[in-house]
Amino acid sequence: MENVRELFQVMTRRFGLLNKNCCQVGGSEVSMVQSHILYELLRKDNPSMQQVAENLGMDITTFSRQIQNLVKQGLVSKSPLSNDRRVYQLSLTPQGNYIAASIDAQMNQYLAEVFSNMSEFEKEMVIKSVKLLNNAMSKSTVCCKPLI
Amino acid sequence: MENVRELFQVMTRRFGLLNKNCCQVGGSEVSMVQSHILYELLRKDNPSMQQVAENLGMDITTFSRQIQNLVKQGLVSKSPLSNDRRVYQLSLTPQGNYIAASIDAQMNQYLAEVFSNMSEFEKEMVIKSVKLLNNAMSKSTVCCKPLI
DNA sequence: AGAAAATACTTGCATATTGCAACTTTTTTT
DNA sequence: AAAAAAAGTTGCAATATGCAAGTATTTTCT
Repeated sequence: MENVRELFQVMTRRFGLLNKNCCQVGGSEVSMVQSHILYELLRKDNPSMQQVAENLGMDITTFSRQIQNLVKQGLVSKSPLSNDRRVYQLSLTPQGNYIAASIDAQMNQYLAEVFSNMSEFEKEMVIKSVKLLNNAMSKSTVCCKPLI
Repeated sequence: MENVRELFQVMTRRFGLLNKNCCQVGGSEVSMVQSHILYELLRKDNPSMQQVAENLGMDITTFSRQIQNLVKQGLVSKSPLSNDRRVYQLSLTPQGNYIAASIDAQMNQYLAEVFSNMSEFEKEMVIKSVKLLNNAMSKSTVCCKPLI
């Protein structure tokens, strides 16, 4: 059998590079980590700090500081939950939303370009495979905790 | 159509977490970046600094320092090329080789566990898809330079 | 009700990582 | 023989990281 790890290692590295490309929108310069955070906030509805940090597999203290920066940059807003004032709800500001959406659009465009190098059939297969893989990894006992 | 980026983002994140798990072998603690470097050295035959740095998409100065650490830790050896003494050939020491091979084995074991959650047919499809994807990304004009 | 424990998040601190600019050394070009 | 190029290395300043210990709030336990 072929070396499976090799395949995945290369793929992951490539995808990492792809992601790196996406991190400058207009004037703003966004780090890779910040881009991941914005991505989460774009999809989740007013999550707490812990929820997002856990989803990203980040240490909560590092995350806390990253959020402080994003708030300072005017991309994220943080407001205490009225029920439980220990918890902060995170959301994107309009500017943060614009940037996150731009990055998302750019990534999708890049992916479309990648897929343009395959047939429609292959594309369907690849997408199906990634879904399968995500599903299988989520079931794994050994890997990928903290779970997404 | 489903959100393709979402799928890839999640997959990449999970694979990143998977990789993180692999970075302690026996007593030695190896960082993620170091593990990527060891991986390259395990496969390539006496590459130069630039070659590896480029393959990994790393800045050469950062790479230089990472190699210094690995040499200090006794995992990598660095010897000037006789033809051209500007160039250094990199290779794994026996201990470095042991660690790189251990990480590789562990990763392959993790992957096997992930694949155990699918049918043989699905597994074949997924592997084929990753190959396709790597191939398509290598053809892309927009992404993934420095090329691997 | 009131003390103790738990939870959510933040800060101190020490360490590691990063990348640009400028450097050394060696080789190639002119 | 001088100039340019190439391969690596350092200075430095900015940033990221994670553990331990902190604050503030809520829950649990008598």
